[in-house]
Amino acid sequence: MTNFEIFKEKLNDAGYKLTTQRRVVFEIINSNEGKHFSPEEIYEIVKIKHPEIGLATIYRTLKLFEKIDIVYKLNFNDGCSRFELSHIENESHRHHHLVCQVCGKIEEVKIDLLQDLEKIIEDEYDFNIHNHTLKFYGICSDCKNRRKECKKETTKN
Amino acid sequence: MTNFEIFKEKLNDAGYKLTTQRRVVFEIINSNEGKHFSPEEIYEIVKIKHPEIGLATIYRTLKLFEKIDIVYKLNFNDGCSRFELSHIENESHRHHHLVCQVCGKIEEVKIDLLQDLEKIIEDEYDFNIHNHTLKFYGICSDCKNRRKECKKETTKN
DNA sequence: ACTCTTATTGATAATCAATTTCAAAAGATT
DNA sequence: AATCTTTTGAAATTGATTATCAATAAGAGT
Repeated sequence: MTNFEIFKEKLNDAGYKLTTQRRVVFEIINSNEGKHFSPEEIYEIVKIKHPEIGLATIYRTLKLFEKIDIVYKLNFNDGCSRFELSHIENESHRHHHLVCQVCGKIEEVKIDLLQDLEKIIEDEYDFNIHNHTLKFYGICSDCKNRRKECKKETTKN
Repeated sequence: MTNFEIFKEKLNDAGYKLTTQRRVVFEIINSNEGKHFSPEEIYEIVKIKHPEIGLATIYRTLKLFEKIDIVYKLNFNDGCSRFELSHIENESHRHHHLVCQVCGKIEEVKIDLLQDLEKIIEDEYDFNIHNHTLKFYGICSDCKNRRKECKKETTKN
C-alpha cells in the first residue's frame, strides 16, 4: 500500500473528495520527507505547475489533512506553522526534532525515546497518553564547527 | 534570594529599567505558578488594578522577559502564546506538560525525564543540546472518569 | 456520457495575534 | 531639579489564518 493509496483511503473514509488541489498538496509533502514546509512555502511550489490554485485552498487543505491525520502540524516559533507527513501506518515510527538555534535547521531523530517514560507518567499521573512532541534546542554540528573556525562573536537578535 | 530579587537583578544586568509595568506583569506570573497565561489574559488581570497599562506593553514586556530568561514561552496550539516563569536558579528543574485533548487542561510533570537521553542524542547526532520541550497529549483522569460515568459519545471538532 | 446534488474552490474581505510608530511620560544619573 | 535615554499608551500596521460567497468540479445515480 503506497502513501498515496493510504491518502486516498483516508479521504474516502472521512467522506471527503479527491480533488486536484488535494492531490497536488499531498504530493509535495509526500515527496519531501524530512522537510517541514509552511503553507506559504507549499503555495510557492504549487504555483509553479498550478498557478490557478489559491493560498486559501492551501490553508484549507492542510487543515483538513491535519484533521484526518494525513499531516502533522509543527511549531518552531518562527512565525508560521509547518507540516510533515504523519506516519500512522507503523505506530512506533515516532520521531523528534533537533532545532538549531543558530541557523534554524531542523534535523530529525528517528528513535522513539519515550516508550518507557510514557508508562511511568501514565501510572504516576493517571493520564492516558495518545501522543507526544519532543524538541531539542541547541547548536548543530555545522554551526559548532563554523564557530570553531572563525572566532567571531555571533550576536543573535 | 527571592524571585523578585532575581527578577530585578536580571533586568539590571541586561541594562533594562525597573518600571511599574514590568513589576506588575512579573508579579502576576510569579504569583501564579502552574498557570500558563496568554498576553490577553495577563492584560485582563493587569487592567483590574492598572487600567492605564496598554496591551502593547504587555506584549513588549513578555518579549523582553523571554529574552532575558525571566519567562518561558509555550505553544499549546490554541491560537496564542502562553508564558510561565523560568526556573533557571536550579538548572535541573525542567518540567514537562500533560495536555488534555478533551478539556484542554494543562498539568505539569515535575520530573526531568530526559537527562540520559540528551547524552545519547548529543553523541549520536553531534548536536549540543541547550534546552528541550516535551509535551504529552492525551486524556486526563477527570475526563476519563467523566467518560466512564455517562457513556455519551464525545464529538470534538 | 449526462445530470444532479453537494462539496470544494478562488478571490477577496475579515479577523486576530503580535508588532511598529511616535509623541508624551517616566527612570536613572548627575 | 535638569538632562538624557528608555519606556509607554494609543493607534495604526503587519502578517498569518479564516470566513464569505458565487462559480466550479467530484462523485453518485441514471
